[in-house]
Amino acid sequence: MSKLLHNYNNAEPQLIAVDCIVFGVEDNQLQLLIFKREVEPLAGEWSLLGSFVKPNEDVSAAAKRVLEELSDLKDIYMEQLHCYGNVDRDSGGRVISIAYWSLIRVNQTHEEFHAENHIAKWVPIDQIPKLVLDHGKMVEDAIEHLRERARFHPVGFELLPEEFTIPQLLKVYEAIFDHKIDDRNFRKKLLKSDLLIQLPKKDKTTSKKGSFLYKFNQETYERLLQSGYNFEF
Amino acid sequence: MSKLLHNYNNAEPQLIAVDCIVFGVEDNQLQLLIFKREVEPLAGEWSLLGSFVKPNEDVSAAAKRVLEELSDLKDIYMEQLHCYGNVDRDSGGRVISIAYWSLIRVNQTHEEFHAENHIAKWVPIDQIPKLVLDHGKMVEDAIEHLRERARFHPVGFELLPEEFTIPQLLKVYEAIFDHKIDDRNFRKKLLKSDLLIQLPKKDKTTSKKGSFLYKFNQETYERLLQSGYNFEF
DNA sequence: TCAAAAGTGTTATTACTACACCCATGT
DNA sequence: ACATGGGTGTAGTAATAACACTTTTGA
Repeated sequence: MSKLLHNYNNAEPQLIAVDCIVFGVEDNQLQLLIFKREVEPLAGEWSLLGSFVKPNEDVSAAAKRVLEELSDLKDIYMEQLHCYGNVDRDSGGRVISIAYWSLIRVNQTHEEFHAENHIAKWVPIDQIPKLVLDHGKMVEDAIEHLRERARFHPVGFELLPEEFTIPQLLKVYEAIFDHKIDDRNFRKKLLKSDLLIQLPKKDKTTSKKGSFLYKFNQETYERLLQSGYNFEF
Repeated sequence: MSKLLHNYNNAEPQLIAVDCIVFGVEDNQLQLLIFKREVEPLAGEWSLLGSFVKPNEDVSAAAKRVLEELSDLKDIYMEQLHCYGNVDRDSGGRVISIAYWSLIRVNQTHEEFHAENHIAKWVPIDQIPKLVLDHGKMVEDAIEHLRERARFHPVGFELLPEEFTIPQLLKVYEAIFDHKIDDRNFRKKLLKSDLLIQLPKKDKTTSKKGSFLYKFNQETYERLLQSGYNFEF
């Protein structure tokens, strides 16, 4: 039915790809997952991981497929970033790319990432090498978007295991916003917000005293969403 | 070069469209520009205005083309909203659509909108009729995005002529956020922010006393952007 | 006992909310 | 003179920012 609405007669089909920007936190730093082809051609070139969208596949499903082929992680936080559609963005021909970004809990399981014919590597976001095509621009946009989003949405929690300590969370937010955060004010605001549920156990891996484990309070969050809670610290 | 990176062999081209969500403020209400086909088939169905993306055309250029074909407005505020890519979103076949949203200064010139074979019409956003395909969902998303964006970016000014009064601006923000705003607090915050430059003249079209005309201070805005100025009222 | 990380309170400043009356002018 | 919309100030409350010491415990 929409053929005439859109004037199908003049339409020419084009190649559509997805590219995934994957963030994680390791060594108290915000890191990006990048890939280097091991085999010719393009051996040695760094890029994001992507794929063409199949004719019978939702665009978002293509992005999920790329991530799932990468590791066996489930329930990955993933969002569409932007459609990159300049004619000359891909030197190999006209390819429109829909970029997705995701957050991965690196510390939790420390799984291996394996992409066929690619070496996967985490790099701190201030040490990203030159990437192919417009992937550098995509990453730049994704970082900006992540920071913007983190101001009003609890993305910090997506980068940590389900049970985490306040010092861990603090370091995640320091990594995202790239500045030191006053830890007394951080605690005060968080604890007052009722966004954390304290668990009756401690994590002693990073200190002798040990620090309390918490989990995220989804109900409180949904309440705060309405009122525009500010996650900046 | 990217042919092998992306594995071009398995790739099949697909149809790509753009659809435009156009907002304006009229009668102190946030309004949406929608279109009804006058001729068969699909006569009487309301929709957004869209077009297919040409092979030698940037996606953003396609969106601009759609807007420019609509009226002779220049320098329209336009942003990409989202890529809608579900397989079955278009009942006429697989079409991936990139939605763009824009803000138009309606009051200023009150120009006519003319789309070939379509009747253009402004409708208040709480009275939008059923739209074809997933256009209703696009509009929903665009409204949410506009409100989100308006909290930290001066989108209110995009909906008014270059010279405007504080009462006008207040009404625009009331329309966007859909609630009454205290006018003393609104003025106080705006005037303190240095975002407005007062002009040595008054607009007397709406009152006998007349109210001062202002223009937007771009320099102040760019300074405030860094520090995360909050445009909520 | 000491090193290393966890945890705790107060004060000053700034932003936000609520609220009611006078002003200027054209008719 | 009066009706209409434009303009102004204050006080209470809430959020934010700056800042230094004590606690716990494994080695």
